[in-house]
Amino acid sequence: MPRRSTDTREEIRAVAMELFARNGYAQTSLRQIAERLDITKAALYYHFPSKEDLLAELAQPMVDDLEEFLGRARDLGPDDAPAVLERYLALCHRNRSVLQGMLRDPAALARLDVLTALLYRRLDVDRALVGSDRPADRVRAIIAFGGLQDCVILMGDEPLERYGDAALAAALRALQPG
Amino acid sequence: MPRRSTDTREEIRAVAMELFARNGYAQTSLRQIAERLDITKAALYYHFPSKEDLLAELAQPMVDDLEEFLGRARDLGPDDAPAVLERYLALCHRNRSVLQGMLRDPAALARLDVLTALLYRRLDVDRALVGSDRPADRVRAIIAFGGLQDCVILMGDEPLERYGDAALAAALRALQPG
DNA sequence: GTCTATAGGATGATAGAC
DNA sequence: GTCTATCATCCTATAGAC
Repeated sequence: MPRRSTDTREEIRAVAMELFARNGYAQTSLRQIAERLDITKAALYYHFPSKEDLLAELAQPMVDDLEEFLGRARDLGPDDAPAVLERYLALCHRNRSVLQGMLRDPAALARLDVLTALLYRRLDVDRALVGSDRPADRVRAIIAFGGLQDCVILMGDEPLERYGDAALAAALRALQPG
Repeated sequence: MPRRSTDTREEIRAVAMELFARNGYAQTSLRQIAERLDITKAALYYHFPSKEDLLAELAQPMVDDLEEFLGRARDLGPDDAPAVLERYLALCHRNRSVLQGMLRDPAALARLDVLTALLYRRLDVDRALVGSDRPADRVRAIIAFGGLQDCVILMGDEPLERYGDAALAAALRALQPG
């Protein structure tokens, strides 16, 4: 019999996102996803050609988001730090599910060539903000950007208003030369 | 024939540590480990009763280290921040292989109950340092501690002297109330 | 201490009926 | 769109020979 819902495809996306984010890509089997939706694995393959395609589709919004962020962020200096940090925090919060999945299983997302390439390009932004490649300078950017990322991940679905300003202020302090 | 090395057990530990750190626990099979050492999977089972036991043994030094860190860190206030951050950075650096493995596959290490319990207790240290549980205060500790952790992970085997002081200074600035 | 051989199960993916 | 049935491949782990 046909299923009660008209939008199975959307349900698959939602369940997969939740399980990938919670348990990691490799640790999540298609059987688990199918069971949660009360359909068979074979049904999944009607909607998505492969497990990796499913992942790629879930990660696409963040890819686009990063793409735009990096496009804007070229050719900027230390003066732009507050605005850049704020945009990065917002980006992380919008894409927090993908981010949690990445934390749970970076190896999986690393195989998505697009995303890997983008994350490498974030290092260019680091350099632009601290104006150097030396480890002693890079750490300031790592703590600022990485710290914001960690906040989003650890705060879960807490509203951004509840901690965003404090996090930005702390990240900005970390970024300032000592 | 007996193998060229007398200390296969130690070699297994080393190879496993490297592969777990690089590819994650679940993504690393015993076959991969065995092939690298040119022995069979069965030989691994002579030295370690199970894959999980192997993991537990590798994580033990960090468990002990964290145990001691948390023991010392109870009942301290914001004044102790510089010393606590420094000890935390050193701890992360000593155990950077385990830390990288944890990043690659937190789900695996989460099954080691000991380690999970300890990581939860780090939240107590957070509270002690910022003196509050409110999200707007917690983020300062998250950025400071998390940022230091991120530095160690991203710097790989770079000597600590090359970036440690700068990282500590930045983390300390992030921790100060706003 | 290390081997061969294999049990027993899960996984991603496909073919073809309805 | 969803199913049953099945495939090839991988996994952890064990038994027993040498």
